[in-house]
Amino acid sequence: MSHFGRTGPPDIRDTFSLLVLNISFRTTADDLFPLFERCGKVVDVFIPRDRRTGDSRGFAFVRYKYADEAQKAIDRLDGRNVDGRNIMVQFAKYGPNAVPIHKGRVKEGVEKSRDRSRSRSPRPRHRDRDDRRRSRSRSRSRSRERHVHDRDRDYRRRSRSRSRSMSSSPDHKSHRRARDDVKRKSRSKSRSKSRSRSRSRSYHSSSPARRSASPPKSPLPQRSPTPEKHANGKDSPLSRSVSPSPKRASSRSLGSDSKE
DNA sequence: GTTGAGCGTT
Repeated sequence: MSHFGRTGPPDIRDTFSLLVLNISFRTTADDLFPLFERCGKVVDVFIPRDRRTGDSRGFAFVRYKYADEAQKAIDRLDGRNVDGRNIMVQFAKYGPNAVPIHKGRVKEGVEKSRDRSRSRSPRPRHRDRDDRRRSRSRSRSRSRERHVHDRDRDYRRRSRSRSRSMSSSPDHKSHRRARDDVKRKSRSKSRSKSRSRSRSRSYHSSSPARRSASPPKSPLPQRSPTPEKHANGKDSPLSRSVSPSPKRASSRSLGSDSKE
């Protein structure tokens, strides 16, 4: 959607897109349009919004009819304070109608041919923006701690965070889960010996923590009716843990039998 | 009510 129509960009034949960063989340296209219109003929103002919430993502695209006017807008509006935040105006690079940039300056005459596809090249990304990125990551980490399953909210940074997302492998989680499972089972078996004491201690210790973590969840009774137990007749996980294979038992009896 | 690096719509 754009500022001028509901059916997408009006005419992107000969337009020069500017990326306006650091705008306030409350700033709308109507706010930016008059501001940028003073620098030249603005064809369209588009503010990408969140798909679900519809909130602004904090940046906008302003399309100019002429490149020189776009350049003028950059010169005049870059760093301008808009709605309490100083915006950053620069040429859009990855848009559908990305303007070719020639050494930081607009390359005029692009309209006559589409050779700009060749001119467009991925510029190096080495910048001193890591500082801000780290800050963002930190703040997000704390957010994720509170809400673990909010992957929907990461929609807008999902594309850039894909590298980090891929780093996390489910194997680790599975392993941890399995280990925890074993531990829990072992503990539950031990509880047979001193049921009251263990239970009492466990109750005191984990009652407050568990309540805050998962109130209505009770994973323990869910694991009790495991088919393995019924099939073997005795605790299979522990048995497996101690003597995984008969060959080992035999080997052990050879050398360590007399000792034990 | 919040956030703050980035690159776009039916």
